[in-house]
Amino acid sequence: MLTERQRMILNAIIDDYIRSAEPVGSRSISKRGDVGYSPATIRNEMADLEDLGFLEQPHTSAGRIPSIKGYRYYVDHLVKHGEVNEQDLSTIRSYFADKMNQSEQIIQHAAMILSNLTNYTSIVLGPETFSNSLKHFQLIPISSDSAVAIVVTNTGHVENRTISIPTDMSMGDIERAVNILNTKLIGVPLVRLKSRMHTEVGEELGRYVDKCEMLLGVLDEALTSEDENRMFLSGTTNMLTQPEFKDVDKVKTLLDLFDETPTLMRMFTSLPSGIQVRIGTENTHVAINNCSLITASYSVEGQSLGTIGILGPTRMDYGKVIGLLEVLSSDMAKLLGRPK
Amino acid sequence: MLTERQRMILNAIIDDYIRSAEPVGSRSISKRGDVGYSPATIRNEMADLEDLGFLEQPHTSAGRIPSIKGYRYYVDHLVKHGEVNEQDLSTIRSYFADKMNQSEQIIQHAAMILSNLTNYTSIVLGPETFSNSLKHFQLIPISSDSAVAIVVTNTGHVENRTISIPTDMSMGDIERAVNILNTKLIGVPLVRLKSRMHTEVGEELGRYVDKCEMLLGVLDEALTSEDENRMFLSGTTNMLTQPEFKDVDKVKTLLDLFDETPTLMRMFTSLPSGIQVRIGTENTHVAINNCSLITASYSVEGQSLGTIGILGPTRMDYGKVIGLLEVLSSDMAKLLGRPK
DNA sequence: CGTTAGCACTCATTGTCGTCGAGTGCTAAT
DNA sequence: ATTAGCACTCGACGACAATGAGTGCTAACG
Repeated sequence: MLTERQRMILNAIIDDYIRSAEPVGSRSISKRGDVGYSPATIRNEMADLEDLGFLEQPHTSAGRIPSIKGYRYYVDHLVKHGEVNEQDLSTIRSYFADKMNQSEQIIQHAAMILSNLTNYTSIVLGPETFSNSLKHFQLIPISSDSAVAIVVTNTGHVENRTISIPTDMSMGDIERAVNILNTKLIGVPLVRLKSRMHTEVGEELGRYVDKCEMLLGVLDEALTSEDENRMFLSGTTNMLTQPEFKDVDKVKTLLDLFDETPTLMRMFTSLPSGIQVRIGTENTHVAINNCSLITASYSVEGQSLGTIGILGPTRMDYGKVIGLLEVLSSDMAKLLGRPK
Repeated sequence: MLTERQRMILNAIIDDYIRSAEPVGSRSISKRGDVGYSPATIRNEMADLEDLGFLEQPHTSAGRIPSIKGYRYYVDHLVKHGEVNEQDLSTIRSYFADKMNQSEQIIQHAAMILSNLTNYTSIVLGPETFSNSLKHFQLIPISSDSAVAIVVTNTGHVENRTISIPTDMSMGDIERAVNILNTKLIGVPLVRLKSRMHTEVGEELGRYVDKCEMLLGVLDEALTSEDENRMFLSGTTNMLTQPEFKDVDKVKTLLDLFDETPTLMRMFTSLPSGIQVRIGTENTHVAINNCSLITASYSVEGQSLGTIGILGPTRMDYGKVIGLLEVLSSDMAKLLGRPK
């Protein structure tokens, strides 16, 4: 499709543009050591590349900038990824060297590392909890009419809710109810929990205690709402240093998107595993139409554990980011995947 | 100090400026219905007010804008606060009408309400935990070498940590340790907990079980780190709509401040109770030197429960905000103060 | 004597115009 | 096939005048 020389020139242009954020002209490409052609030759090739849709011209007398198609080709065929800086690598390793027991902490750390090393915004999605099962359920009375409900999963995740207890429910009732729930439901996968609760256990529970729907409701809610807390953003303000965001309006729409966790979640769920690159308008959401989103799902033994991603301007350092994501996703798989 | 007419004019100028964000001239003040003087008279008074330090002139041929001193006088003597919109009031009440049991939820809601109603940024600090005491402590084994430690306070607050268990610690050891901790420490105020743990209980525990420092350490950490989660921000991007933040650099320094929870916390702790207004450079932090921070500490029976605050440009609607804070702080005191 | 009309003055803003230069496309020479 | 040369395009930038909102001051007014 493209001649060797065209690929070389396209590569040079995109590299330059990523660094400078300004339209690159034929002369500057010619002056680079690696392309041994005169500006005129480069110009001809550039015109061709523009005809083919790989480059664009902001206005007649300006240099060229890569089009979406150009970036796409660059990412698919040109960029050499995996070239992780030695220093960055040691930063990562030393960060993760600290003993960290909580998966939340690991995820948060990963997000921070990514945004620090790239100066872009990082988004990290923790392990899904579909496969988890109930480990422990407990009610701790706080006062005469309220208690704390605590749910622990087999992965060590804890959710809690404060609930108010109907006045006509005695201490004994509660104890009995909790006992029943524990004996019947421990080990049940969370996805099944809902149905199991209301059929099997609901009946039996109802026989002993009235007004137990509330208990079931709380349990249910605590488990489904958990999703919200799986996502961590870091370096959200890094974007503001990028010249493409010198306009406050763009900044606002982007930051508003960051506040909408559900929308972000949707962008991340059901991504195919491995490294995915979404360039510019390939992203559905308008707020990031001049951004690229690179994601990496990490998994252990075929089971998806989560996703980490970097959001940057379309003009981002694809090679570096992809390399970093590869390293970090495998590291996280190791950290999170080992059975506790 | 100021004549009645000067106060009137100062008031009019600040009102206008708050609305328009642009230097206000003598003509526009004169044309308002409430001041029955000609532009020339207004001009004379304005010159006086400038001499007195209440007004400033961006440049010779522009209108006047309030100085810090001007705002201060306005807030202290001129603004009529407490005029809460009927509609806003019903919004607040309907929001809080939902049964909310978790104090976290209440706090988060309050932050949201505030930022929505004002279009500024709200900062809400939840109840301090100094006065809380330990209600329940529990270890739930997750695997052979790890467990979840759960700490519940008398207010229903839950903290949890995953810890790894030394291999030479048996199930029985753990159970014994937890039992000791529970019998000895329940009801102890959190502030005392640290010392009590290491003296009294540490000895006794050590007699039964080795390697229990780790347990104590976790308990300790879980209780001290709790502070971090007491603060909620809402409407951080609202500031971007303010004309004083059309410069991306200013936006960045502000947003970076928002990410620094500890710094924010420091600004909020040890505030005198009641409504406090910090105008412009009265704030120590440079990032908000062109902002005003209005805070209200709410308390029940003399015991401080927390603080809510609004951060806006110096040119903010003081009357409205102060009114809202008064209503909301008393509402929150009611909600959080009632014993559970 | 307080108030106001009138007027000269200031100065940011806006728009126009010419210059500059980076960059292109095309043609002709190598 | 490559490249040197050249005319052309067009945004960026600075100079400059016009505009107008707003002021300070003085003198007139009730």
